Amino acid sequence: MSDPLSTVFAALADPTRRAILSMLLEDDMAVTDVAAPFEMSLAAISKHLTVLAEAGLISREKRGRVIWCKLDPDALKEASVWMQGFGQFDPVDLDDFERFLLVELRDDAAPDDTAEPRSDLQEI
Amino acid sequence: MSDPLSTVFAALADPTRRAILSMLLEDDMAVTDVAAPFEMSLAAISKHLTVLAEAGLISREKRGRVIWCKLDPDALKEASVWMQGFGQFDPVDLDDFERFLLVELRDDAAPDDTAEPRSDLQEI
DNA sequence: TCTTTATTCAACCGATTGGTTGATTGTGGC
DNA sequence: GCCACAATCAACCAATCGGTTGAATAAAGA
Repeated sequence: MSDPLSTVFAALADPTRRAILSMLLEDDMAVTDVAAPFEMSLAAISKHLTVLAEAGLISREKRGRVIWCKLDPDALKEASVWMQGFGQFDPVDLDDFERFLLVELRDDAAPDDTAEPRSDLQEI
Repeated sequence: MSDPLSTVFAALADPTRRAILSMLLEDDMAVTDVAAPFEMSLAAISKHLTVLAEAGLISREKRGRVIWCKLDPDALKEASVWMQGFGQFDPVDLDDFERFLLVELRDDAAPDDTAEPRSDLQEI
């Protein structure tokens, strides 16, 4: 892996991590609070946070005995610029974003996230 | 994995696959021609193309005995919209994109792509 | 028809990923 | 000083990933 862009995309390629980013979009959070809505162990969430931090997507700051996680969206800019070059998309539509955020939170952050087979899309 | 957004991001999280997308940005290409600049085997490139196709990023069409690969940027829109929500980025700067494309092609598509350790970025 | 070319398939491999559990470290409150 | 809590570490696991090689399939050209 190793290059920054790959690291960012790999970090985003996991629904749990994207759900964490969505949560942090609303407010900074302690690790324990980030982990609360998920079914997996705290250690697993801690690992996810490390992945996000290494990608530069979040930063962690220790204050007392709790570590605060905060969104750090600069790393997304590079990746976003890369993507935008491919489809001449319309300027950002915030309503679109809200809709996708809702879909994300419903599909991914929910504990009973069932794996759909995706038998479509295969074109050849 | 399984959800579309994860599939797209995972497909983008590989420098070879991004280099392929960059190549297809200029023109449609046959599989053999896609594979030419890379050092890896044709079978490996074929697998990468399958990953890109399953993510919806490209489509493949058989014409005679050669399979033509063509960029299909719609799948990027969803992911792009998701990303844009995090940093209120400036409207797309095509010059920025050109610059990143060059960096990509130099760093990733080159056969002597050395893995840099990335000892930075770790904040905690 | 025979050969060449284009592409994928199948089996295999080592490395990485995403999770677990249990032990460990560091801090705050009593 | 203790105990409880916050978070990570360490070891382990099964599954997936990114590559290889060699065989198979399919179409074009002589």
